[in-house]
Amino acid sequence: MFLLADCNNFYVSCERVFNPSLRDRPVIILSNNDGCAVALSNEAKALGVPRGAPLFKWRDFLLKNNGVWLSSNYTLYGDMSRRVMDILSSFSEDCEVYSIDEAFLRIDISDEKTIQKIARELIETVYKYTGIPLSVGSANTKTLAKAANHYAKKTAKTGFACITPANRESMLQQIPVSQIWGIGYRHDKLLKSHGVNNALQFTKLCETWIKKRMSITGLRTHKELNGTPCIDLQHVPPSRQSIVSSRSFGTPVSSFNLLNESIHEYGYRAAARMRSMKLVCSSLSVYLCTNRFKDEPQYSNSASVSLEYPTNSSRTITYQAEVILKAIYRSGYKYKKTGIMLHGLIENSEQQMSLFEKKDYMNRDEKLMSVMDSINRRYGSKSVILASEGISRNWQMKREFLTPSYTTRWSDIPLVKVESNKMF
DNA sequence: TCTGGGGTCCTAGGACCC
DNA sequence: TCTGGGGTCCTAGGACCC
Repeated sequence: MFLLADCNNFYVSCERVFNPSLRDRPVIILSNNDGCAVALSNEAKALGVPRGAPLFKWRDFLLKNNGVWLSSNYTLYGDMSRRVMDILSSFSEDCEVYSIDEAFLRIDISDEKTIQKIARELIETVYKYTGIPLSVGSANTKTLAKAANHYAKKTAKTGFACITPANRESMLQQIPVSQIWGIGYRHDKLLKSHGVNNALQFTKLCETWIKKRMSITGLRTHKELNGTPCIDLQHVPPSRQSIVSSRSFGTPVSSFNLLNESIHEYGYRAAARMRSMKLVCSSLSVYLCTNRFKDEPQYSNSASVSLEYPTNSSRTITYQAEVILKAIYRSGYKYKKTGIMLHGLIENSEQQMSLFEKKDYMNRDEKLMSVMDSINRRYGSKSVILASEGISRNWQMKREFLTPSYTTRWSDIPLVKVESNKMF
């Protein structure tokens, strides 16, 4: 059986652990740039605030309803996630950390009562040690376990639900097809137009039709919902295919020089991430675009380049990125976003030897990068940067409502005051 | 004024090879 | 003028996930 353990409203829950005044109130967590809601508390959902709601449209409404909004604090969420995952993986060696707030576990038990006991223990232990509420769904396929989890969150009071051959049809009938793992906005619309609204109706569709309209991935979802396992647990995370670094600007940017600075910063960051994973890339691409929500001239473009030698040097990456940017940049537009993507990732140690000797500057670059990385590790990121990243930064993203890094920065660790006469 | 960032996989079509 | 069969690789676009 698969168990899917999923943290409830994870980002909001992380904030509530350290700020109890956020409990029982509508809380939304904002995207980068404080743009729109990426996570919501149950109270906010109950008020009808949708995921993706732009803050500027909902600010007054939230104020009226005692609501709170916060910038996303990924340092905090990442650290809390690690703590939760440590606990979950102690319950089963067959554990796949699927995302920042959920993990699949496999257990060799099919007895519903026993599974329920394990689930309860999971929920209690995670809450006791981290303060994060958890929901658990179980079934014999991953897709059904996800569906059970959805049911557990929406309907079950205990935070646990199990889908078995006996109750499968009645459970699936209560779950909208759009909530099924693997069925997104497009396929939901397609299915609705064919009269399919709940997950049970979807399981009754003909396989050839699904294969034709929803490809092999849709067919896999179909089989999994019917109880045939098609998606296995992934113990070892698959090797990385690409690395992306991009940001929207706080204010629109037109000048080439400022765009160039942003691309250098993202290029530096992407290459540093690559180095921390001990990878090198063999090609990269750069893109830019204007604001699609604005009624003004639109332009977007991207281009890529293959590298002579695979590399993870921030200097080479940013140099090449600038070459691409020059080629696709057009003046006269207000740009909203730029980004860089690294492709053809391979392990540094598995690098194909070149026919020609490495150039001298490449060896010097490697040393330089490792020195920069160690300085930034020790004294905090951006202690040293490339001059080409620029220092003006007036385009940088907004994070006006950021909470402290309660668990990862010495100065932010909460103080607990205890009155001494009450201690004994 | 203000609408995120970072990923994966599948398919079709074009260009090319023998 | 007629015109086969079997491939690979690359890219763009579309779908999905968190």
